[in-house]
Amino acid sequence: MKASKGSALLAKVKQRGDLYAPVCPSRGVLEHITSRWGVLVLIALREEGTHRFSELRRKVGGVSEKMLAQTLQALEQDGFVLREAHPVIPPHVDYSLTPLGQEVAEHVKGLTTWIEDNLHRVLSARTQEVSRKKAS
Amino acid sequence: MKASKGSALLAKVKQRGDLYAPVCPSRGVLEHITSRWGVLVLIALREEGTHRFSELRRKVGGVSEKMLAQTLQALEQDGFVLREAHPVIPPHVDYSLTPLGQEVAEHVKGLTTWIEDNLHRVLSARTQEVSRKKAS
DNA sequence: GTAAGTACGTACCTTGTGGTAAGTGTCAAT
DNA sequence: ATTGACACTTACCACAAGGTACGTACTTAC
Repeated sequence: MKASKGSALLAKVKQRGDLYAPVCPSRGVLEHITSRWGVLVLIALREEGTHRFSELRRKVGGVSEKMLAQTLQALEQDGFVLREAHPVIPPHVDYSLTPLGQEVAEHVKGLTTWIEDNLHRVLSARTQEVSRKKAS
Repeated sequence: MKASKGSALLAKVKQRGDLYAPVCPSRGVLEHITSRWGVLVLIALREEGTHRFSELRRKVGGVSEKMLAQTLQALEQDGFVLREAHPVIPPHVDYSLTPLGQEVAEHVKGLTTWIEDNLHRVLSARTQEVSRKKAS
């Protein structure tokens, strides 16, 4: 029974990921999604309609062209983003979420909305922390 | 007192964060939560009961002592994590989620569970992407 | 004729992230 | 007597993330 330890582990992983395990590929997926710009790109793409490259760049404040391209490519590889390039002479590329991407984006949106709504609570917690440290 | 300058900025932000704005403090909060180890620490702390430092280190595979301490401190400053140090001679520190932390952790847990459950879909999307590139 | 927009790719360089290794001080166990 | 556990802290160092700047190829607008 304990002969096929390795293959059992592999089969296990194919069914479900385990983020606590350092070698599990789910770690990479998580990092693509929760990367500095990944989160923001996902919630930007969640807004209705298709999106152009430079439109996204304007929307996501502070992202460089290089980083936006890199982030979009990573999300595309993981099957979250659909890239449609129209071979016209002023280049035209449309980005949108795949069904898979829409599912993740929902979760991400839930998190980001919570942060935006509860920012004041976090900020007041921070200032209290500072005064607590001053007292000690 | 130059207090007026700070409070004006603070008042603006006190209503709601805007993650699309590069200077908004919500960006920092997001990065603490979605940092490499932040996500994993949050879902580990979400499991019932209090948690010890080295217990967390064992649970979150691959994290170094330095990074775990750093991550916990950031989450503590933001008011997500409660640190209770008992001044006994073999040091004893309990970590747990604050009510604020429990709220974020719920969202984070939703995301991570989705990733673990749907890892196979992402993985198959990746391999399809590879074969698509080979064809071109 | 010069500039700007489109969607990137590439080279270069700085900053930051994060890992390793060692130190701290006390106690329990071998 | 030495080792290990506890919960860190500090110093050091390597690599990668990410920013800047420029190039591409073509078109429209000024």
